[in-house]
Amino acid sequence: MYSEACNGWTYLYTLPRECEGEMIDDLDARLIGLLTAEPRIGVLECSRRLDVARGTVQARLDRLQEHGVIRGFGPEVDPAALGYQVTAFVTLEIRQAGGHDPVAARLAAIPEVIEVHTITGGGDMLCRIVGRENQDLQRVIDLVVDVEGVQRTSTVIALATPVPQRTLPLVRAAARS
Amino acid sequence: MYSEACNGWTYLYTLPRECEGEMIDDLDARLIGLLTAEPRIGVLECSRRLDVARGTVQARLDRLQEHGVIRGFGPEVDPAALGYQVTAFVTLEIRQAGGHDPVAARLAAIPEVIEVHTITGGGDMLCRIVGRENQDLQRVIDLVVDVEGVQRTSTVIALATPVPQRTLPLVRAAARS
DNA sequence: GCCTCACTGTACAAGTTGCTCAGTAATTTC
DNA sequence: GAAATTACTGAGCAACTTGTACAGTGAGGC
Repeated sequence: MYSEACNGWTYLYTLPRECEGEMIDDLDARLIGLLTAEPRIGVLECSRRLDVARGTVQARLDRLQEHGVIRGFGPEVDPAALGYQVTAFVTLEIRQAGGHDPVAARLAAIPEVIEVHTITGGGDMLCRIVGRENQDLQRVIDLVVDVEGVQRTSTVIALATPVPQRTLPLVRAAARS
Repeated sequence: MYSEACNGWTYLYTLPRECEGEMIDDLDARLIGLLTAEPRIGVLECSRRLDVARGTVQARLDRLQEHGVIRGFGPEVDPAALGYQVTAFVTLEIRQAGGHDPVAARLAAIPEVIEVHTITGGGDMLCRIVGRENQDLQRVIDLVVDVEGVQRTSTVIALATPVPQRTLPLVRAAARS
């Protein structure tokens, strides 16, 4: 195990066994880190900050995107800023007959359903949903419950988010491979 | 209720009651949609596509960022492409004494812990974690279980993701306010 | 020793950005 | 009803960035 301090957190790195995914080196990780911190800087500025040639940054970026490591640079929208201030996770049990797909399609029709997974264990599906406030969340849950094929649901509300979604530590960990 | 077809999905819109969050209009929604579809196009190209003046796009973008609706344009990293192909959700029960924060800080030290929420209901916290394969996931779960203050965990593995994280439908819904 | 590969540094045309300014149309305020 | 406010348009301009190409360098594999 290996530890490193960064941004006020201390990261524990466990050295990975082998390389199943894309090979990432330190420069890639620094590039991703830089773009995460200051997304709107261009290729030229990156090359200056990382102290490499512009072509190198361009090539790395192209490769990372081509290999799917960087999926894109889309705008990150904050549902809370749009007025959807409550997040919840709903576990669904669905009817055996019919399977997951029709249910998933109907869930996808609800804008407040932000993410759907099929899962192992007691439930069959896990959704992340948002609502304007607790009462509005009830409306959304009702929409989910009413989806054809859904038999039972159980909801937990997210009260706080001490670690918002992040991938940077993972990138750094992968770069140590 | 109102429905609309887009990208192969049909969205059900429920007309929202009031406006708690930021006011978003149709142009904002189209701008966000455009940038989501083709993130690397510039302001000028946006203005051409949306058929408005460049200054307008610039002003809208500034406003959306200032108000936090658009959090940023960071690179979206795909853990799977880095070799972390398994995602799981871990529900934690933690010791009463000490509270959530120290546990959250220790969880944040594990790179494979991608997201942490405190929650209502049976558990106390919900984490999203990733691992290279199922066996590697066990390693990560063990790291989580070993966190001081964690008493019990229960894990569900994500088998498939019929609806990957998305906010576009929400943006469109909010634009109808 | 030779080949391949990734990186460097340079160059140039074409395009984009940041900024400013004057004009217009719709809405609010007094 | 007049004045003020706000958001948008369209134009201009200097500074900068991008896409692309090309020759040179150094490291590693065979």
